[in-house]
Amino acid sequence: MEVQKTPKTKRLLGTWKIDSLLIRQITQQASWGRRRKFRKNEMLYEQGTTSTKFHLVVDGLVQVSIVRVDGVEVVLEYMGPETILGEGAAFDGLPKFSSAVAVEDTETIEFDAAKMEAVFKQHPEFAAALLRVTSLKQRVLAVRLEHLASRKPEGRIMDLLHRLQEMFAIDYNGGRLIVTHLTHEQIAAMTGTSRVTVTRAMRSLREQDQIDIIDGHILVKSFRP
Amino acid sequence: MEVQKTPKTKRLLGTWKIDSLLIRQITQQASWGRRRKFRKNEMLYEQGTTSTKFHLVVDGLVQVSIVRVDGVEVVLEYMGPETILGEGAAFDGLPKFSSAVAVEDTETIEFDAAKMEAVFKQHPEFAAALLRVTSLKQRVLAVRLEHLASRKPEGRIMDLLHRLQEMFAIDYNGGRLIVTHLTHEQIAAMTGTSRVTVTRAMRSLREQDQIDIIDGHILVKSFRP
DNA sequence: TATCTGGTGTATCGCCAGATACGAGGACCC
DNA sequence: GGGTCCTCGTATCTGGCGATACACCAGATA
Repeated sequence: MEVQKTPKTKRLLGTWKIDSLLIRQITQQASWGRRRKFRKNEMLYEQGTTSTKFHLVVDGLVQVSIVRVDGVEVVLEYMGPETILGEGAAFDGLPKFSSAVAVEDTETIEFDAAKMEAVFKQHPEFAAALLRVTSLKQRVLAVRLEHLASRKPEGRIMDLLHRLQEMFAIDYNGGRLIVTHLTHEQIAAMTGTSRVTVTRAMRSLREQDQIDIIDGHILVKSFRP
Repeated sequence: MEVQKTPKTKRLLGTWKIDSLLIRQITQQASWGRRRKFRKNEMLYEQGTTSTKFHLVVDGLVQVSIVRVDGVEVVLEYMGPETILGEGAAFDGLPKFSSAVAVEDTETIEFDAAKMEAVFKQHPEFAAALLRVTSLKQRVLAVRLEHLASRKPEGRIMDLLHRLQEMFAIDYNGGRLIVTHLTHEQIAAMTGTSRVTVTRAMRSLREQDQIDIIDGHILVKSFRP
């Protein structure tokens, strides 16, 4: 059996994805939004501010994170193309609970939640699509919470890897190779652990034969249910 | 200044609340749903099953929890009257990520997400109301995650207390007295800590003058922002 | 009154994650 | 070539949380 070539890119592509059909339904309503461009390091919105705007990322990469009172930054997601962000606080009308910063030059379509009722009337399927998006986010948050409630860093990290593996991986020699690249530091910020602990946990997971490292990319070995 | 009487009830009323206006909007569409009754300990839905049904609690109390693979039960919320549950998995169509059990005899209105598009067409404000609900849940989950990412139990517990204090508290002598009652065991299950740690943390918080215990109820002392 | 039960306060012990520090290897720049 | 920065590996030490066990108390039951 021929072994596939390892992917060339070591770029971080994102940690979130929505199925394309759903995105297409939303993109169809692009005329209700407005095209926007953000330079690298520019903020899309800031924690604590209030705004009914939300974004559909067309191109680029955005980091969504919460800064805790003690100064520690908890990264929620890296949102790549075909993702929606900011809709949470846009619809409940309360201050943004997270900040969004463009990690690269980014292009989005900006919608205004306050004007959506008119769209819903004409396109109820748009409302349904948005509900699916918020529901999916709810699910991912709940699952992350489930694992964060555990004090074992290995579990927290495997949880993240499994999600990435479902979204951004290609089949590869008895496992799934995660194409998108995260540093240990970034994994730590997403799992609420320290950088050193991530390194330790990764070694332990490798020894347990749960994962492998191929040319800098993480291979999640397929496992028995 | 007269001191108010301490509340008589030590019952658990719930850990979640939605503003009444929003609930009224949803209740108005009750004709699209169907009345259901559940006995104590009966399940509304079970983790892993698929269903497009979701519930508006009219009366009673429901525990929503996730059972982790290692067998530990993580309690997400206790949902009392005027709350909505199950809408996450109902709208994204994937298996329920949590289980819901009636802690008392409970009455709900059951809606079917699959039939909602028709309602949205006639009542776009219903779609907006549901989006507000899912957005609020997203927010609460994100904030809980923010605190769970910390390894310090005190922070996790204060986070929960602050939420309860906002939802279920009365002003009382320079603080807010939480009316709803949680045992240390329940707090532990909601914060991903152990029962002993909750007791320890509560003592520490009392010594730091952040909280107080009045007749078995927790008083969250008002603090400087 | 005696008993039982569930909630709470605490002590002891072991382990493990965080903090900190340092070194090795790459990538990039000049 | 030499410098700088970033990432990853690893060692040491320490604090604190989980596990476990037990005691105390209040309310319920009889």
